[in-house]
Amino acid sequence: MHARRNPARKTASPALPRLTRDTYRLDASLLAQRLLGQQLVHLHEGHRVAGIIVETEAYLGVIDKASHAYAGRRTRRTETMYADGGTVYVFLNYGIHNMLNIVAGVEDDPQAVLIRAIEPTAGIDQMYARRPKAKRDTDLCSGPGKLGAAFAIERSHDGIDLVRHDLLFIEQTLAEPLPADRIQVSPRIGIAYAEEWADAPLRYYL
DNA sequence: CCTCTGATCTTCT
DNA sequence: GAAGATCAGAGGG
Repeated sequence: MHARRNPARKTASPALPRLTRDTYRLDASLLAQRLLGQQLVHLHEGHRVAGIIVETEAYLGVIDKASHAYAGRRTRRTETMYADGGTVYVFLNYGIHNMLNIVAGVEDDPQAVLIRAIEPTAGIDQMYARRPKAKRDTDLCSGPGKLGAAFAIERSHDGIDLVRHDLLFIEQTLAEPLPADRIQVSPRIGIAYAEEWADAPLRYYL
């Protein structure tokens, strides 16, 4: 029988603090920037899978034509966007990809941040097992669909609370928020249909 | 390097 | 019925 190890003890360093509710309740554009450089962790099937968030996009909610919650659309799919900041919003895109989002802002203000890319730090073998097409480490999580697969994110994760959940959370790896001059900004990807919102500078990356 | 296209399926109109 | 907050592979420069 394989030894039963506590995944949290696999690293030599002490456990990092998690991001707090106050941070998640920031507006999506601020949260999207604050998440850069922090570490997403998923304890899954006895393994610790983790990586540094390096690319995000903000979806501003009811005013944003690119947002699922534009004009207050509240459907079965978008319901979790109306939850409190720090809630996970997962949706299936193109019938294939599970997209990981973090709800931003307060309850009933349906903003969200899409996690678009991550730099793997732990559980690399597990990631390759779930992404057989990947040829090098940089292929593992270099896109929202890829990172969803690599981190074993499924729609069953929709609605969980990152502040309290045992297995899925974000560790605060930066003592201070990144200075603005370290963050790159561009329009969001794949939302050409969003008219005047298509060019809004709401994609952030390192 | 680039552009183009098929895959795949849930959700909402 | 149609449309996606995408990916990977093919083909051409």
